[in-house]
Amino acid sequence: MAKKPPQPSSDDLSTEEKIKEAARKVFTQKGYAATRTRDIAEEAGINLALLNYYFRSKQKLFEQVMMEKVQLLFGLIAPVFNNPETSLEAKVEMVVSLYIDMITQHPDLPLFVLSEIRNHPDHFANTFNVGQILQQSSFIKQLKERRPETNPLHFIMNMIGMTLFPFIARPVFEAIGAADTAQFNSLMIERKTLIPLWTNAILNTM
Amino acid sequence: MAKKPPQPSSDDLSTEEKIKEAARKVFTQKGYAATRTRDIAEEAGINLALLNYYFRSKQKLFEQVMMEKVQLLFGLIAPVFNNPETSLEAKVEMVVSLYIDMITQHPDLPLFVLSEIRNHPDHFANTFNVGQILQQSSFIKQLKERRPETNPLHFIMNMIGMTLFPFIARPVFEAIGAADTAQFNSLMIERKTLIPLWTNAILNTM
DNA sequence: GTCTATAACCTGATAGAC
DNA sequence: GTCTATCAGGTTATAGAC
Repeated sequence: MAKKPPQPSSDDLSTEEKIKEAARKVFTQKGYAATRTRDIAEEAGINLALLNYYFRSKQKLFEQVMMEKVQLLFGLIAPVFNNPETSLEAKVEMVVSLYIDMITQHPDLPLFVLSEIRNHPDHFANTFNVGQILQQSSFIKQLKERRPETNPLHFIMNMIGMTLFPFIARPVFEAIGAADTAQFNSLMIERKTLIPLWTNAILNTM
Repeated sequence: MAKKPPQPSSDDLSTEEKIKEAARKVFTQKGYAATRTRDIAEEAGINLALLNYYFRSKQKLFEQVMMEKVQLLFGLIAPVFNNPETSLEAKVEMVVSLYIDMITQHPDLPLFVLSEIRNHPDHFANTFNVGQILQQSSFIKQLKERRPETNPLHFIMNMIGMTLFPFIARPVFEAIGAADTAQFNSLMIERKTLIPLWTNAILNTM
């Protein structure tokens, strides 16, 4: 059923990929509802009809982009959490560092994904079963061993919150002049080494 | 120019207030772009034309709601940050506790406000000058005294991130079955006393 | 595969009766 | 002040020529 467009030429992209790339950009910047298919077509430099030719509908195109983005945001931590060979401390260092590097490249990712999941939580729950994977992960086991009295969710909220929240609140920090883009990125590089220190201190306080 | 509708009767609300209340609910749940004026009218139990009669346009109604919500989110911390009589530790306890109490009552507030600020950062910066207030606050001064080597933004990101991020990511926690609403609220009550302990540990590690 | 033109629908806003 | 009916404009999606 799926049409195969011509392969990408030496330096340019196929039409299908141009549309998808434009969709990634516009959807993550403005969200599903505020995005018009015309915006995507214009950004891709193609005609509006081609969008429906390749992807049938705005909704279907969005689902492909959304799936990729969820994969990007949650797929990153799954292998780290599930690796039984590494220590708790090593896992924290890995997750924090990988997240900060990746999201520096895709700054809109967290706010976009969390907003859209909020609007369609059931669809998200049905499509991905992150739940079971997380609950049985080596990371959770190690947390329970270290601090049996404390709900491991607290630690997850702290670690991920300290890592992702700055990106989510970044528009505020920049709007109020607390940090421009260069200063912000520099702060986030510092945080790659600082957050693991802080989470260790938290672990000892739990 | 502004019309004065009849005062609210004994237990019911005036039409204007019914519309505004419905707008608060629908806008914060779905965001500006995904909200249709018909949704608000239906939620308010009134006719669509009345919305324009009282508020002229969707945009104007939204701005009123948005202003309230920004005030709710940022107005809460300003007096605490600026109070020179209280210690750093006391300020942290206050901010964390006030935020958790307030946002438990308005769970959609952070994601809504941060999303909409992201879409119109300039409008936010022009309307509210949170920046100067923050920079000169007693809280920032105390942080610089305590840890002159460290950018005080790090501590702010940690404290606010640990407090607000759980609410922002709450749809994920619930969708993956990590915590239902009751468990989540219970965790957040625990965090009112835990986060100040953790931020103290972080201060000593900086 | 790509385009132009247009159909079919939806949404914000208003006119006008009551 | 509140309603019904409707307009004007915009949006998604498709038909059909090339």
